Amino acid sequence: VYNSVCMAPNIYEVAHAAGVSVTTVSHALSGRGRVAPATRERVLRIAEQVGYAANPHAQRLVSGRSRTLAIQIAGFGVAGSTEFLPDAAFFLDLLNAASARAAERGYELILASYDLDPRRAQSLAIDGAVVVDPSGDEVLLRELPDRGIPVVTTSRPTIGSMRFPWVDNDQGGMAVRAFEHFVRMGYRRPAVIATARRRSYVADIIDAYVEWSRRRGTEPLVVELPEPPSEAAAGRAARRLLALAEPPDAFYATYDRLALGVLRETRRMGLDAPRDLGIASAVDGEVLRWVEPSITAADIKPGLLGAGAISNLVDIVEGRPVSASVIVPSRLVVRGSTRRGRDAGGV
Amino acid sequence: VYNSVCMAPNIYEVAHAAGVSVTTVSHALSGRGRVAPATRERVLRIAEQVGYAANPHAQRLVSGRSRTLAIQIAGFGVAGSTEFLPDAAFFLDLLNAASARAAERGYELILASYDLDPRRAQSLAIDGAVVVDPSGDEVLLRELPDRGIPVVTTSRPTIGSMRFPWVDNDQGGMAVRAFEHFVRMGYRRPAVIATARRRSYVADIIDAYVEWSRRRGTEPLVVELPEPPSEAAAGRAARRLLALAEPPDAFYATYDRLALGVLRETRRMGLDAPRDLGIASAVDGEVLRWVEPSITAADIKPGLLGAGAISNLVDIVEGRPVSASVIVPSRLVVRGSTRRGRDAGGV
DNA sequence: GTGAAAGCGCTAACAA
DNA sequence: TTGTTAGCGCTTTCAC
Repeated sequence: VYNSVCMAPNIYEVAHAAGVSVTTVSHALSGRGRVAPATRERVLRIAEQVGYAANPHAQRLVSGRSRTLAIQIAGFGVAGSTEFLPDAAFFLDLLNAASARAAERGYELILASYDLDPRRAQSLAIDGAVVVDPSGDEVLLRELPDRGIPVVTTSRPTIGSMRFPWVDNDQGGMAVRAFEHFVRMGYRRPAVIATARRRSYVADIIDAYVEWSRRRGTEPLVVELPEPPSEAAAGRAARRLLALAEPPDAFYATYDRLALGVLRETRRMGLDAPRDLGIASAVDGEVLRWVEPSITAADIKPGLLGAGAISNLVDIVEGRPVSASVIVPSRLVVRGSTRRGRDAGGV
Repeated sequence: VYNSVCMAPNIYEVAHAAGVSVTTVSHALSGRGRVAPATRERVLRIAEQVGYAANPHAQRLVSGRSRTLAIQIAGFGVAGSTEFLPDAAFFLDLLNAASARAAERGYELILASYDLDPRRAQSLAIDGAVVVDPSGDEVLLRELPDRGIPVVTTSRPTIGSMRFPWVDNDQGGMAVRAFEHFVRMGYRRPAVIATARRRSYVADIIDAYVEWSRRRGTEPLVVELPEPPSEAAAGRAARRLLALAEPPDAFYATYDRLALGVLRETRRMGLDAPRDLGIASAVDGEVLRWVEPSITAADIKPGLLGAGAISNLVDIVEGRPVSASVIVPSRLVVRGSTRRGRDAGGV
């Protein structure tokens, strides 16, 4: 029953060395059963001495839990995909906060690659998963519910009928706030430059924009860029819109790179932001603070999204009641690209 | 022996339903033993039908491996640490490539938080770990070798005596190339603005700089900023150096934010880069491409570092021979902040 | 307060 | 080709 030397010691060896049963060792180390203080002391000392550490695999087999969660981010972990990753700071923030929150709650975090195949999804030793910005056809979304493993999403899947608890910003409301900011600054006609509606936050923005335009009685101007989106494509879209009979004089882009593309291309056309047109982004990013002019953007608090999703997931895993949906606050950060007129001094 | 309904089916239920033994099921599914084609077919069908998926915990207990690796990044996964994280794009790139490579090799990747405590380090169910830019006193570096779990580092630990296989850039060589670039551009006296020597790459840069200065017969000018470093601190350091009797006319910063700090502060002093002084960074970052002037930097290929570290680790885990150290190529990207004189047109 | 023994679900050596 | 069975290392029920 006892191991020989040289391998990592198991609980039997500790029990043997301490002259007690494995039950006692288990209880002494976990603090769960009743053990005489003196005995516990001795067991702890011996365990320390022989460098005992419980085999995590055995513990997991018996408990059925791994205290491990997975997090999956669109486009992440796919060879050669770096350039398709949207704003780096956003995801790093989200990931960092998720990782910190998981650690706080006593869970490990697995970075699931986005092209995970079904077999690997099945062999994932996890208690739950967060899927960031799902489209809806992710393998995890299909496989995990079958195994009884809870999933929480950040924003909502747009295709498929499964419903998961989610945490999200109010991107529609934020878009409207941005449009109203445009109007306050004297712009008359904002357009939207978007990625595919596959991401729910994009759909939210477009829907809010169409509704807002309807209320004002103006024709909505939306460009949905084909995948993968690029700065250049955003620039071309802006150029096309500006060639219209009734061109827009402001652009709301669904993420930072697109806003950047618009800025570059319009500048190339000899237009000046904020004077000739306004530019804002639905997702903030470091570059937006550094370009000239700096670009107005929504701070959607990626850290709150990441930490919130993990918290909710842990609550579900541990059987606590949670609300199925959580809205995380966000804030419009007004910068140079939309600051003009009498308010030019600052907001 | 058989489960009742409602739980995830186990191998016994599949065996029962297929009218075979668990061995046969195991063999049929893993493709390891000898099974009659007809039998295998039937087992596979039944397994599919009842939605069987092997319990990963049990497989890991028996195999002793988890096909899971951990990766730890300085400052990552610690609550409220976001602002201390160096250049986002660098780490996201590294992480993305590491994740992709791990997936390719059939391993999962755990994001270990930087403040992991010893107990949790012991209960990590991993076959190996990558520690990015270790100082040397990381818990993983102490705990894992005791458990016989291999560790690979990205750059080398500076404190402690343990040696791990590593992958790294030649930061010293790159620094010298940058200094020579400065000289070619007509700058006479580069200074170094550095973070703490605790990171080996910083030490490499400083050592290379001191040696290079010695060879030229000039006095080295190095500022090691206290932790945590900041743009402001870098700016103040630059100001101090410029007040010397023999001030520097170029700055090599150990990462992007510091270079940015120098740029901002010197501009505030009325100095112009590249005209009055040169600025370069040892680590590239998105903002460096966007500021005016854009800042010269070393592209240290974070993706190659991440993927290389994972590859090496997997080779070690699986018992293949590896070289203990790998140097990853890097490249100086010359931008506006150092482009002057007759070469002003480009490099 | 302590210990014997029955699993957790799987793999693989060995037998048939 | 297929089945029996002994572990992997731990937790936990139930006697003592």
